[in-house]
Amino acid sequence: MSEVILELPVGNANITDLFHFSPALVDDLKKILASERYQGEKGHNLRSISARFRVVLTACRFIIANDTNSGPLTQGFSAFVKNHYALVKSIYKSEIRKELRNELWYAIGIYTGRPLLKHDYQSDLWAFYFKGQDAWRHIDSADLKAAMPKVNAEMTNLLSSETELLPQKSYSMETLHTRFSKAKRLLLERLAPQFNDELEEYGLQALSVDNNRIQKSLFQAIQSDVQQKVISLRTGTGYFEVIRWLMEVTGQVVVDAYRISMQRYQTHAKRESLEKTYSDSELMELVFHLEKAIEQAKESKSLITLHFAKIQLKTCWNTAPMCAIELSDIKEIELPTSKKTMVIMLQKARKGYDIDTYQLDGRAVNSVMQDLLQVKVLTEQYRGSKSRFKSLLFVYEEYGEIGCVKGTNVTSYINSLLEQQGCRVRYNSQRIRKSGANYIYREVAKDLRKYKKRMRHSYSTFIQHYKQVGEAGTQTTLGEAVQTMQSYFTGREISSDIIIIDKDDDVLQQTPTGLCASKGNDIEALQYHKEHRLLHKDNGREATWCSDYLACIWCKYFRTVADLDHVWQLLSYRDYVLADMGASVSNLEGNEQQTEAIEILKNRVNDILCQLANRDQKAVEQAQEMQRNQGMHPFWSFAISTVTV
DNA sequence: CTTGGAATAGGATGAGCAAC
DNA sequence: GTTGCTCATCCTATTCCAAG
Repeated sequence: MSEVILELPVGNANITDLFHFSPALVDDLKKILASERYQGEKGHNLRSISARFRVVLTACRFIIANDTNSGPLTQGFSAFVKNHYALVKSIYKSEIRKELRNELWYAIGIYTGRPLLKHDYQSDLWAFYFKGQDAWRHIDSADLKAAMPKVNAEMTNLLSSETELLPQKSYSMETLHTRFSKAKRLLLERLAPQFNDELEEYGLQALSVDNNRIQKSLFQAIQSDVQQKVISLRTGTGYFEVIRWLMEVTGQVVVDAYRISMQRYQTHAKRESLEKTYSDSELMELVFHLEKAIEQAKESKSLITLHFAKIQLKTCWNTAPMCAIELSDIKEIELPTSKKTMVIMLQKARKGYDIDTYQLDGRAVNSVMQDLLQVKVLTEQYRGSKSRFKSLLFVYEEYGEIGCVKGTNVTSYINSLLEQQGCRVRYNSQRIRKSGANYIYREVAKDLRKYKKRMRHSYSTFIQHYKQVGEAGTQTTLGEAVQTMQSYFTGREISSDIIIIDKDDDVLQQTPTGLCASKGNDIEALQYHKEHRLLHKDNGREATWCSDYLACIWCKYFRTVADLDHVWQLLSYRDYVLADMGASVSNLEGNEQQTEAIEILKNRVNDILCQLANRDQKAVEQAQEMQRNQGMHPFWSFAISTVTV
């Protein structure tokens, strides 16, 4: 009799014995071998994958030899799934080695066209289906069944009714999963030891029997544990919530007793949450290594994930909704400022799944917009029409397959990437302060680009140079102008006079806020040049006029005109430039002075506007109208257009 | 057999609302 | 404006398991 040989991607397999057992089985095996998985089409290693197919063959042989129920296998693979997976269940209980079994499960999944699910073969599993991720999660209730069979059956029924009614309820599968896992723990750890008899007699209704004796006792025990700090208050309130839900869905009355207070905890939590935010220097280190890692990233998975971290660091968006950003969530809209901008719509996984448009300050909008667009461009190539992730923003290619950034492991992955860079600060989205960290990001990233060659150096080398950069490069961008604000106030004469002239004077120097009467050789101009000698040397530019436009309004040479155009300039200065500066000041770590300076400037503009209004009310009104319709005065565009990172 | 990514258990959390 | 409380997940350390 001739031998039957199966050709694998690497090597052959003699399957004469299997062929003698059942030609139908061999046919099915051939079909499975032809599948993508076993042809290594997804970038799998061919040698490994061939070895894995041999494992399937071994598994079949083991079953034929050892399983008394293997008879139907002569009909082929369909025997595995017949009678509600009877054979699969039997194999699961058998002595078969795990490696064999797991590979066989894969093969069966390929044969049936859908993966074999845990609850298909393992008994006493509560199964939860998460539609968004197309994934199942399980809770093993075998231990509960052993302790309290009746209650376990009741809970199992409750799961099917709750699952069925879920679309009408205000909570999600995630919540249901949490509730069942907590309920199980309560039943097993707190009720089974003490009240086993009652529960087995009455089922869950036992909770309210005898004037709610068991329910009260349960509440009391949890309250006591919280007070003794055996469990945290959060855990305790979590348990309370689950008991209330359980009473509700089983048609019982909730007893309002043994409450636990939140107050003491909250003051503590508030203090702790402050301590838990990154300091500026920690953030700088993170950003440095993040940028460096992006620079060096070779694979799309790490690159896309690092961009994810970059955006999260800037915005402080939550991980889960960020993973769920779809291309269609990014909208381009027209703003009244006549500039196009973007709005990100994220479905927050909170009550009612409301759509939130995320609020970003003026500065962050621009730079985050750029980042999102960049990711969109980077991932364009992976959006083949086949992938079910094709509409998501954060997708990448791995082993020839399209994957998406997943909230469950993205943090640890980012951390491992940063650690490779030698970053000593752990990445943790919860430590980013509420407002996001865009301002730090800008500062560091900008200098990284300027000094790219330093990328090869260590963080400590960078930080030394970074300090020098901060001193030399003043005034090149608006954000840094904030720093010179203070020296401005001490370095020159401040005038409280507001001089308004009636007609535009073409002898005077034009500035974005108005006019300058300086001749270019007074102390104000000298002071400016002293401060910015380095800058001018770099630019190779010979400047005669003072260019400290942000400070104009305090200068004794400042002049403004009571007409539409000049008022518009002032309004723009107040509503765009100052607001922009305000947004870039970090509100921790001794930046109060900067905030104060901005506030003073803003008030100064308001004073000037008042005086202008006294002279020409109409001009002020028209200018306000102008700003509403056209946005910022074009003179200021130099300041705003430089802010994008 | 070793390694590293994925699943899970268990604890943590911030927003929002109502009563004061 | 403050306090008390609930809702609806979110985060992470540990365990599990697949790939090579």
